[in-house]
Amino acid sequence: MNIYDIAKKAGMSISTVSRVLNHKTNVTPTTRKKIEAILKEYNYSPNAIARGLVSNSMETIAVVTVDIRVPHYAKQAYTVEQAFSSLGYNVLVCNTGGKLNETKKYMKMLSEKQIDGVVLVGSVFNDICKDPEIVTYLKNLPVVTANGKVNLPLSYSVLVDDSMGISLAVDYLYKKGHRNIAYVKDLNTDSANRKEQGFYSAMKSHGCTATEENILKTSYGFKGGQEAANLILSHSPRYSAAVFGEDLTAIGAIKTFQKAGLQIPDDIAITGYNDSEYTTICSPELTSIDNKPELVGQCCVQLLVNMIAGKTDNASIVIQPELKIRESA
Amino acid sequence: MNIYDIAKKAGMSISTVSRVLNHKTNVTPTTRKKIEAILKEYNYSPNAIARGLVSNSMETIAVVTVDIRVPHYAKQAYTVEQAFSSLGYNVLVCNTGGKLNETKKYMKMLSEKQIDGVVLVGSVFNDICKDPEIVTYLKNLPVVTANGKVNLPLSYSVLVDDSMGISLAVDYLYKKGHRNIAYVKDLNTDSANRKEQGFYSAMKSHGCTATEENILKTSYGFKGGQEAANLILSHSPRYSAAVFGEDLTAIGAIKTFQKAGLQIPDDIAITGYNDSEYTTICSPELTSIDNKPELVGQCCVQLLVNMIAGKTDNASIVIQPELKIRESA
DNA sequence: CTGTTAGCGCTTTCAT
DNA sequence: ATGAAAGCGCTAACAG
Repeated sequence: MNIYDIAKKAGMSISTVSRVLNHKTNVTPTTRKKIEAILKEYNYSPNAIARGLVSNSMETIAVVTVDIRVPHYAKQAYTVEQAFSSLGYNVLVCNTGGKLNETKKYMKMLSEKQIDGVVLVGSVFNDICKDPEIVTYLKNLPVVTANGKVNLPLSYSVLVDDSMGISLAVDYLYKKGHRNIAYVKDLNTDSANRKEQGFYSAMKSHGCTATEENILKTSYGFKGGQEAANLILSHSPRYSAAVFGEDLTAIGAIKTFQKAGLQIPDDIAITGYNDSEYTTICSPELTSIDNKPELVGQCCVQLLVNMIAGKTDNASIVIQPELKIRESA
Repeated sequence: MNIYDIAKKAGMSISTVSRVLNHKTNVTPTTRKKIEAILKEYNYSPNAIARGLVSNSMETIAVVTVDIRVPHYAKQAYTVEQAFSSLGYNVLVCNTGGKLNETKKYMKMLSEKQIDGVVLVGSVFNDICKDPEIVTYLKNLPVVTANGKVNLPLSYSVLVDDSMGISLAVDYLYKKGHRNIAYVKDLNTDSANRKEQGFYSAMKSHGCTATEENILKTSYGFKGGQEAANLILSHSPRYSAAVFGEDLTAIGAIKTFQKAGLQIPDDIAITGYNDSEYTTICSPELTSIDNKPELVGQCCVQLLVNMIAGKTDNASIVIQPELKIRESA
């Protein structure tokens, strides 16, 4: 059942059917009624691909992320999806694993499908999008990066001030009397580097010495936290507080400290990052930095919608994170 | 830059260009080389919409779920996305919130876009897909339902035996000496009903009395667990164990019990459901039922791929869950 | 092996 | 207000 069939049934031309389909004004009420009746009777629905061939758009955007199973990414993807679907768009989700080749593959597919825009979620894409092949795929496409910054012609970014986020944690710990603080760094992304940077500058601002020794490099996730805790346990004198770049890492550490007989926060105070659900599930509840994933998502949508509409009065955005005090510090 | 431009540059016809584009055999190596060179030189990439108009497919499927932020759904969506993207498809994600009208809106869009198939994730869709409008959108589309069953012509389902899942928990508790067991039911989906059913039958199989009194109805999530715990605390004689239909609910209860001074599992044993990350984050670690979301996702992919390929030797699948014993029971 | 041509289903001028 | 016809970029049947 296509527009020709409908036109035939209605005894009208396809142009007129197209007009009522698209709610154009220049159609007599009578013929409009008639055609609408046929449309309903045959339960006609237009072919979006054919439409897309004309308009060169399938009203689809893509959220390109590392792994949608990570709650922090899921929240941003969710927010973006909800906003765009309410605007009549569908959203493709791409799990790149943060890998260059995967990302390349996705970008190729997306550009062939004439996607209307893409939201890059995560600062991993800062580096990945330097790849010349990826640049050619993205150079004519509206792009917004969540928590990252890529160098592309039609691109804006929504950054969370991660440096400030970690500063908030350090400031709070300092106020609580802590002087000998460790920072646990799990990843090596731009975001992780900004966090480290924030640690140094906050420590310095309080006149505390912070050297490379205060930075504990570890692996990602729960396991990384366990490793970090063991490092801290074997370090003397013991740090009185540890700032983590990820909730899950912090929790891995807490569990390890507890097994070693330490009390949190009395023996060692702990802060996490992301303000995930995990913070209220673990014991003691985790003090963390809320980096506002939903707000980031909303801002991304705003910028992307503007770019798609061809508006030029955009600007990159920086969002201030917030300290959420709970029991662990 | 379209196929005509390339043909012109190469001094060939569009058919020949199309042939090399689609790796057809009937092209002289010489001309193939020549055209491939031009293709690379101009960085040509074919327009998938135009292709789609011919093939009536955009090589896209959709994962329709309640809320991608729920880890259990995220895992299934992730698995499906990874498998399909490796087959050259893109995947759309739809967060319906389990609402009929939202689902309707999505299905309309999806059917207009001539999607190749859909994976429905969650037993909420059992009811939702009885809606006649939704039926018209889905009736010609390959559909696979994860953990649900819908009545549609081209549809199969991958079910987890949730009844058995809860039985596993009850059996284990019985073996540990528990006789007075409560079941905490948070939702009212088909899946939740199957779980309740499993509770009754397992209790019965051990000769334990289980009446409506043993079923504690509560709200969803962490808060529901707190409410359930308060119900249990005020009940006398106290249940020695409680089986939960969701990890998060179980954890809300554990926290409440602990605040009331109870020891888990000594004063009351607790089991959860889903075997989420939460199980190892809370204290004590939560004994739970692994309902294999990744495997469910893989099976969905298998069935959907077969249906898209027109294969007819498919069948719905039932997956057996597994008990994961940890500290809470 | 290569080229010509007719669609795919729709939107959009341009006439009438 | 309505219709005829061109065209979006590609694939595929048909000729040669």
